Amino acid sequence: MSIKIVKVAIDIPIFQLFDYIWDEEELNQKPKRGQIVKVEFGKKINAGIVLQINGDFSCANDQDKSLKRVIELAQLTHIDEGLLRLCQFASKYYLRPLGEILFSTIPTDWKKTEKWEALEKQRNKKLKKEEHNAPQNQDKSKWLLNNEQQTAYDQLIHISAKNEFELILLKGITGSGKTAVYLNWLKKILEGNDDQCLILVPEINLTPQLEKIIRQVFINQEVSVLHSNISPAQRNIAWWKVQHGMSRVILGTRLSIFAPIPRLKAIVVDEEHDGSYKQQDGLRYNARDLAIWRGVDIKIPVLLTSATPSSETWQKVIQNKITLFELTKKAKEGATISQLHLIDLNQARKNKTIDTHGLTSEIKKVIQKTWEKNKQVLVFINRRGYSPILHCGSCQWKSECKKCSAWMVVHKKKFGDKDFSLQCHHCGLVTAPPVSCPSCGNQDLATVGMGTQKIEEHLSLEFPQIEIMRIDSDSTKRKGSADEAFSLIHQGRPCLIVGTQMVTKGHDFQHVETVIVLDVDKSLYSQDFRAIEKMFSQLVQVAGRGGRSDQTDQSNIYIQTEFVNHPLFTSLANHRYDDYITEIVLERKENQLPPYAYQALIIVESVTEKKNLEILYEIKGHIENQKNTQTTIYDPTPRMLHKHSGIERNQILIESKDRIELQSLLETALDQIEMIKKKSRSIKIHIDRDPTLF
DNA sequence: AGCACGCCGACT
DNA sequence: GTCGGCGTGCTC
Repeated sequence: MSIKIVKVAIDIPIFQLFDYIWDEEELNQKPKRGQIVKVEFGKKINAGIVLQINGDFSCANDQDKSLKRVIELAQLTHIDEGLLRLCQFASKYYLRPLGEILFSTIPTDWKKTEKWEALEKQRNKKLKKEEHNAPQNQDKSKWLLNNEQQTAYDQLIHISAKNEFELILLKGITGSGKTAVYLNWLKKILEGNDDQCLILVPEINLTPQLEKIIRQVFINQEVSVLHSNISPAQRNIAWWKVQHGMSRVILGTRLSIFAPIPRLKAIVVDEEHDGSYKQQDGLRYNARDLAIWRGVDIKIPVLLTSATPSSETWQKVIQNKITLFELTKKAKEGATISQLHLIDLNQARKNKTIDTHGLTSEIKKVIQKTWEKNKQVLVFINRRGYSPILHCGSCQWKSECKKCSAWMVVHKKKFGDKDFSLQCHHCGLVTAPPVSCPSCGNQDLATVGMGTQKIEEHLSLEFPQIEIMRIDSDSTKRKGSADEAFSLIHQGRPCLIVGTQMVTKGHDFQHVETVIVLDVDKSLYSQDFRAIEKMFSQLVQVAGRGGRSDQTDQSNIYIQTEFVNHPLFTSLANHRYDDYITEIVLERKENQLPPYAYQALIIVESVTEKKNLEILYEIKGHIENQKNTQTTIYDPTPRMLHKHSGIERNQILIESKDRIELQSLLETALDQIEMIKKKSRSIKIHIDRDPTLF
C-alpha cells in the first residue's frame, strides 16, 4: 500500500491539470487512468478525472505538502483508454481544454458529486427492474439482398475479419438499400460474441424509422440510443449499459462519437456528407472526422454511407485512401429513379407564363395533372415563414433585426391584434410588423420573397380543391405533430406537401409522384464554396423522396431556375454525381481550397467591432512571423452574420497546405488568446478548426 | 467557470 | 464610516 500523486482534469475551461494525493489504503484501490473522483478544488467540491499517475508521494518535497487528497471514487468504471486517447487527440486538434472534452463524455448528472449516491441507486433500481422483463425473442428478421448488395456485404465481411482499420465508402442512391447492407454486416460482426458497434446519424428525430429497423434487426441484442433529447435518467442508464458492454448497438448523433464503448468493433457514419456532424458552437468538432480517427486508433473498420459523398470523402476516393462499394440499383423491384425536368425562368418571363408569386404555368399544370391521377406532389422550398423580408418601395427600408445583421422574417402568425409577425431566425426576437414604414411613413409595405407559408397560401388559392400540408419547423413545433403529419401523408391521400429541408431526410413518401423545387438559384451564386455541393446533395435527396415504391409510375422532379445550363443540372439529370464531385474536388485542388488546404478561424466576439479588430490584429501580428510560405493568414473580416444578439463577431482565416504547420501556428495563437482572455474577460475568443460556416 | 480579494464611488 | 460595483488572480 502506498500513497501516489495523480494528475486530475477538472471541468473548467483551463488547460491545466491538477495534482492530488491518492491514498491507496484510504481509497481501497490503486489509481487508474480515467477514474472519476471527488476532489476539493478551491473552496468547492468538484468531480475530476484521473489522467496521469505520477509516482510516489514524498513528504520531503515541499510542493507535495500542499496537495489535497482525492476524497472519494465514483461508483463508475474508469473511462477506457481508447476514449481517453480520443479526448486527448480532440483536445490537441481542436485546441480545447482536456477537462472540458472529458466531461462532455459523461452524463451531466455525474458532474455533481452530491448526486452520485442517488444516481447509483437510480441505476441499480432500473437495471433490476429490467432484469425481470428482459424479452427473449426469436430472431425472425431475414433480409433479402440483391446481387449488388450481396457483393458489398461479402466484401465487408472479408474486411471486418481482418481486424484492422479500413475506411469504406458505401455509396448508393436513396432506396438502394445501403442500410440493409451495413446492418447485416454489423449483425454478422456481433454474432456469437460480446462486441459492440456504433452507428452515427445526422439527426435522430428525422430518422425514427431507422431506429425501428435497427431494433428489429438486432432483436436479441440491446440497442441504446444516445442524443441530446433523452432525459438525464435515461442517459444515466444508457451510458452505463454502453460502458459495460450491455448495449451492443449504439445509435446516436454526433455527440455519441464520445461514448465509452470498450468493445467497439465497427463504426458506421450514415449520410456522412451531412453538415450536422460538425458542431458549430462550444466544442467545435467534426464527428465524422473523429470517427475515422477513432477507427485508426483502435484498428477497426469505419464505414461511411452517402448518395452524395462530401468533397473530403471524395478526395479520399480519388487518392485511393478509401474502399468504395457502390449500389446503383433501387433495392425495391419496380421502384424508379426520378426524372429531372428543368423549367427556364428566363423563358417563362419572356413568355409571361409566370405568376406574381414566381410559379410557372408549367409547374401548375403538373400539379393539377398529378392530383388528377390521385398522387401526391411535394413542393420543396428551403425557407420557412411567409416571406424573408418586409420592404418599403419608396425609401428602400427593410425589416432588419435590431440585434442581428439579418432580416426579420415575416411570419403568418398572430402577434397581438395583428395577423402577421416579424421574427428574427437568429436571436428569436418577435415583434409586430409596422403599419407604415418606420423610416418614411409609407403605408405600402411589401413582402419580398417566398417562404413555405406564402407558397402554401398561394397554392391554396390556385388549387382550392387540393388539400395542402405544410411541413417545417413551425408547423411541427408541437411534440408529435410531425409524426401526425407524416402518417397522414403515408396514408396516400392525394395532397400537396409544402416543406423545408425537413422533408428531405429520412422519410420515404411512397405516394409522391411529383417533386417540385423552388428557389435553387441563390445557392448557385453563394459565397460559400461548399454551397453547390450541399445543393446537389439536397436535390438528390429530395428527388429520392418520390418514386420509392411500385405504387407510382415514373416519378418526376421539376426545378425552376434561371440557369438551365448549369453543369449541376446536367450531372443531376444524368445521375452523374461522381463526375460532378470529381470536378469540384479538382477545382478545389486548383484553387488550394479544402480538402487540399487546411483551414482554421479565430473568432472574436464583443460589443464593438473596433475592439474585435484590435485583438485580431494583435493575434495576427503575434503569429505572422512564425508562418512559412505554406500558410496564409488573412486580415480580420466580419463574420457572415457579423452581429448576433447585439454582439459583434469578427474573424481571421488561417489557411495552410501543411497540417503540422497550421497546428503549431494555432498553438502559438492559443497562448496569446489565453493571455488576452485573462486581461479582458467580457471578450470571447474561439478557434474553429475545419470550419464549415464563415 | 467560480470564487475571493481589493480598490474605488455613493450611500444611511 | 461601510456597502457593493466588477477588474484580476488563482484554483493542486
